[in-house]
Amino acid sequence: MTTSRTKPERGRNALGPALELVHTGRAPTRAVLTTELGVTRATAGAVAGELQTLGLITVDARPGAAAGSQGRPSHRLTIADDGPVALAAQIHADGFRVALVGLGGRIVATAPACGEVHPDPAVALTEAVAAGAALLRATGRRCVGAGLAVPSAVTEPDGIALNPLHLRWPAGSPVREIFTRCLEEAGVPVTGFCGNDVNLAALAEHRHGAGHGARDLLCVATGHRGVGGALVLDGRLHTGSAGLALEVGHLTVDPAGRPCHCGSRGCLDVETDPMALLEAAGREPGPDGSLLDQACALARAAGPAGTADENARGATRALIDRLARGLAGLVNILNPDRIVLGGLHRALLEADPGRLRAGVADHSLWGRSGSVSIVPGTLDHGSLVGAAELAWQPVLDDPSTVLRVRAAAGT
Amino acid sequence: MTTSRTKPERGRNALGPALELVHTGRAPTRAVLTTELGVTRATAGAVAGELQTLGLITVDARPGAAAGSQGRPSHRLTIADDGPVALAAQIHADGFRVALVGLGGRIVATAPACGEVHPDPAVALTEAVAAGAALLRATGRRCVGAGLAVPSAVTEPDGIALNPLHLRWPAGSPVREIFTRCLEEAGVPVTGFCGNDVNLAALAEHRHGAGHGARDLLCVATGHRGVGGALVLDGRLHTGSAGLALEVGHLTVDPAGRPCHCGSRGCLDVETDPMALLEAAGREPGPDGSLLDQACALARAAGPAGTADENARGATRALIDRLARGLAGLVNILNPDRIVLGGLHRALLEADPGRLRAGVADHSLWGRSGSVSIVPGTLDHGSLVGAAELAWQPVLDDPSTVLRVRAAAGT
DNA sequence: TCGCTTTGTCACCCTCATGAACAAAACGGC
DNA sequence: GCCGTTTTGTTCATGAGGGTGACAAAGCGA
Repeated sequence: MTTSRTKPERGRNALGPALELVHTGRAPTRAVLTTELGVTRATAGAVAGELQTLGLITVDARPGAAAGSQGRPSHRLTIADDGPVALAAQIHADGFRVALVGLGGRIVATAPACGEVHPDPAVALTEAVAAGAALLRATGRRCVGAGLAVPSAVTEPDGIALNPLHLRWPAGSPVREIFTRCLEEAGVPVTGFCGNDVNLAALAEHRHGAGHGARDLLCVATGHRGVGGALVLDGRLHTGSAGLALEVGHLTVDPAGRPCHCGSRGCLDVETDPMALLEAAGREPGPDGSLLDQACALARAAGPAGTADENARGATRALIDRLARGLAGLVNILNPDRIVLGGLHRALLEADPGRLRAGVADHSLWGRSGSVSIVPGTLDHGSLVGAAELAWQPVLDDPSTVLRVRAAAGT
Repeated sequence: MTTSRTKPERGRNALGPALELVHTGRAPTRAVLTTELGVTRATAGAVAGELQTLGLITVDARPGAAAGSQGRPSHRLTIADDGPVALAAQIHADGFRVALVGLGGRIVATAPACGEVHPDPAVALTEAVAAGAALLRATGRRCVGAGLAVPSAVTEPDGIALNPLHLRWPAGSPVREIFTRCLEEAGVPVTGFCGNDVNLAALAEHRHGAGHGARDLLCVATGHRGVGGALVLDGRLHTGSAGLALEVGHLTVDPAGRPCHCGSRGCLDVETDPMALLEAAGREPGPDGSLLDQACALARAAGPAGTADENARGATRALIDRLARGLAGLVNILNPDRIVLGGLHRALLEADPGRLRAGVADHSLWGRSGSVSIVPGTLDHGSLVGAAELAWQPVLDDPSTVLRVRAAAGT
């Protein structure tokens, strides 16, 4: 009796968690995988082998000799250089960006930046997807999925952009549906995902950036226009029951402040965005560089080592104080253990970290006892990497799905 | 060869989820258990049998003939009448309450209410635990654990009450530690758990009350003094990274409002608590009934069918409007799919549901498109039931732990 | 060179849930 | 009243999946 057993393939259930550990850089070796996963060495070995045969990771032939350690050195687990990628796109007020992103949040290839967004979402997304498809053809990589970041609240699970007004797109555009159709037409047969840009940046910061290891991570960022927030709880993006959570732009930070289009006064949105800083400093928006870049430059120059005039310093201080009020309100409600700031808010933090941190502590109820660390974001293109995370998620949940991924279009 | 296998005991891993389904009333029969658990009938049967031998549930001998259904009728799964209980205690500004709570949130026995709380937490908790131990002796029930609800922010995981000021307890009292010591001294050898009263009421409403089935549940309630909030996400209480989340009392709801001890003005806390309503209506606090009861009575009388004067109606409307502002702010940040109101807030909702709901929709950004249902709480003693939930949680996670529970003290 | 420590792998075993067959308990139609 | 039909509950063999313990491998230091 030849017991032709077809391969037991141990460690199937632990496959997803294992890949996530490698993906987020928390499992450099099989030994670490063993402890992090809470399984035996045998299982961890089987899991690593399985991920290797799936073409997602590689195991070093020669173990890297870790200095000062005893015992047999462990082979390093690295993300496969020629593994599959996700197609990621970010649309913002001043243009769009397209890239291929591998596991580990590594940007593998980038299309030339585009500085114009067509007011018809179908046209704009067709352009973006075409750029992505060209990248796939050029690199010959397989594609596991596609993700899109937009500066708008996006409903779940249907993926409708409620207010993509800075793009001059119609409110309520079914962005996910349009995106998926564009992918089909471009011959990229993958699922399309869609999310708010700040939410996705927060996800990316949590997995690969300044939010790494935080339990309750709050992100607040100015984009090119307005303010957005996001929350990552236990590694999962909290988008609320309908995807509309963390609409923080309309927290009141100055009851006597300027009127906001929402009908209230002194909202975080109008008090701490790029335009607010330029106006407060008595500057006109200059011709070169985006509004965001100009405001960031001004805030940085207002730091201790900076060269700004007293006007700019005063305006920056005022914005820091209002941001502190807004963050304190959020701390009282969400009690995060880390806050990552992006865009102009990041520049404000870097201009005077002490003032912002003290302001938040003063205005939050448990400022003294609760300990929240406030840090700047570290990713250059967080929204882009986060969009890729959406596309990667099904693979992280069940790595064997990569087997269903066909070769890139055009090969 | 007598293969003396010690009983295979199938369905061990699904035991916890199964008990939770019965506990929350979502699995009345084995057939439902099968579908809800996503397992086969064989497994569901084994699981039910195991829970039965653990003494947690009972299976009807005679199947209840469901009207109008085909096929063999299913036996009903009910919570065992003589099963173990949790010791639950709630301390509030005007006294404390102690009860034994079985699975399903059913209050099995209650100690006579006490109207005084000793300013030394150790003394007060000794009294409360003594009342609980007496109940255990009187009923002869086994005890799986003990839970305590206090009107204060409670840190996690150490269980320190940061501001139990309405109890005249010292700020920073290590309540969980004291509670555990009292249990030991009273001869109740179980673990003690501790939480904020509104948080626990929210948990109870989610599992057994008006919050049942909600994905993202927000609870806001006035206690006897002040305002508290709580959030239940995917069935788990969100208490933030340090247990200090949902400190909603100091949201600004009226920039020109009365000063609050927090240094700001027009906080939800001082604008919508019982005292605020009485003052706005031009009433002095009467001698009989707690402040909370008097305020609730006034609000109810101000409803459409009520008998209140114009002063009371105007004051009630004003409070409803301010509450609506506060809730809208929370909706913008948290995007819950349901809001459960308790205490005076519940009375305000019931006085004029339309006004409150419209107010929230008007002030929230997605009021029209997002759909949040706002409902009154349905549990009489939510905090007490919620405190019991804390004690039950280890059993819900792994029902076999009840085997380690010893008989009640004094038998 | 020999211990010592840690990593990786193999053969065997144990747990748990599945799937299929069978039995049980209702209902409806004739 | 008897017979299909439907749904529920149980029994038993099977298989997936991970644990266990022994052994080999690969470094370090004496």
